[in-house]
Amino acid sequence: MTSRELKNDVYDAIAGITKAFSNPNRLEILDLLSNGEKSVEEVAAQTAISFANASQHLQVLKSARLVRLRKEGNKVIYTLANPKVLAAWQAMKQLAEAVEPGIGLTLRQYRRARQTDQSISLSALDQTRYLLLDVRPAGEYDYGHLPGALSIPVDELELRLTELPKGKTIVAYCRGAYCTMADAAVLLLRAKGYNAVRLAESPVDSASAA
Amino acid sequence: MTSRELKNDVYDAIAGITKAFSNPNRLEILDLLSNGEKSVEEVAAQTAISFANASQHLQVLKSARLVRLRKEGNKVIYTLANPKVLAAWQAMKQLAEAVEPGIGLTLRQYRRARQTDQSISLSALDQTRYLLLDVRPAGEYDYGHLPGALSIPVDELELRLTELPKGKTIVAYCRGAYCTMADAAVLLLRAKGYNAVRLAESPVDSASAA
DNA sequence: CAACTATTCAATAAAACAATTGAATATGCA
DNA sequence: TGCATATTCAATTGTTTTATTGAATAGTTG
Repeated sequence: MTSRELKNDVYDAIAGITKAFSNPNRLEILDLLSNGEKSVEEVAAQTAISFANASQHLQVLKSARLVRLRKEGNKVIYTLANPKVLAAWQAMKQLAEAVEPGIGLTLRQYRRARQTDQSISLSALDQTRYLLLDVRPAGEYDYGHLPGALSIPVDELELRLTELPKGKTIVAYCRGAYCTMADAAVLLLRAKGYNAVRLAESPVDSASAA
Repeated sequence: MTSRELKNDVYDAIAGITKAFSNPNRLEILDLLSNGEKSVEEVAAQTAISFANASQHLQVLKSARLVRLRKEGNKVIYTLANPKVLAAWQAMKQLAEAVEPGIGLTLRQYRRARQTDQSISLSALDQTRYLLLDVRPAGEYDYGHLPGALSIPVDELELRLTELPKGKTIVAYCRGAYCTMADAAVLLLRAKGYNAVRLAESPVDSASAA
């Protein structure tokens, strides 16, 4: 094997992996799976991707070995295959936000319009004054959550308000900066008379050790 | 803007960046630029990419804002735009090597065939017994090199053997694991009667702080 | 200003990718 | 066994990406 053949082989192989990251739908799927394993149906339901197309994208991720699958009954459950997938995906997000300021602008604009742009950092959280609330689906909370967080999925929030202490500010978090469940939760809570803000971080941020 | 519109905008924008990583030629260009700025001509010469095609790929990288350009005379010099580019690219390489064992196998096979698979780590380097040799082009050495390294580009090595101390083992390094200049140097040095091995690391490894 | 060098641009053709549709398969349950 | 559910497969179409070629442009040098 010549030096050129070596390089071609190696860069082709790496591009085989990076190509799996080159589609916006697959990136959204990676963000979903970062929060917990999901069936094809769940992936399709939580994104704007059709069922068959979601299956195709998951297969692309699978042949790049970024995800693994497990059969459970007649369902197929997909999981991230390796913590390095998360690490690489986060590095890409950080790079993208650094070189493309439009991303941050879009996010801020969305939140300013809803007055959910205020957020509080985990390090500033004082348990006596704040309640940390995980508004993701229960399965994602079970898969991994921030210490001390209470789980009430945003869909159930209105019916379960009694579980919240009246005196504290509610600090809601969800799947991360591109997820709007915490925004929805904050808006609902404020409409019901609570003080509520978003959390600056998300559980995925802390799960990225290689 | 709806939640779905927000997500579409954000993931589309990120995919705009990740797409720039999805071509093997561009990955090789990123590895080249990680070692120092280069003109289009240099990029084309050091890869198997035609001149016009190299220019096109550099423009793709530029519109993704991964590289910057500077005009110097009638040359156009390209540089990595941001240290996060390096960080993301390294995360991708690490991921690819983790999920695709064929990459490591190919590299080991190439080096075993040449008996250059032996390498020594920077931390094990003792100055009294080893000489650290940077065999990359001089411009790349100037751009950044490991402390204490001597610069002799592999092309000039045969003519400059007198600069090497006879008693020490020569530890050669180049652009990284996918670069074969250090292998070539080790082979040449051994043929000339020196003890020589590759260094396990490369300068790029240490330059990846965000 | 003419010749030269370095680069970009534009047009093309082949290949790869993406989303849709409907059929096929596999598993579970009545 | 038959029906329902969950998923994959296969075929199709439109779009995007890629490498090649040759022309056009910009800066340099004599």
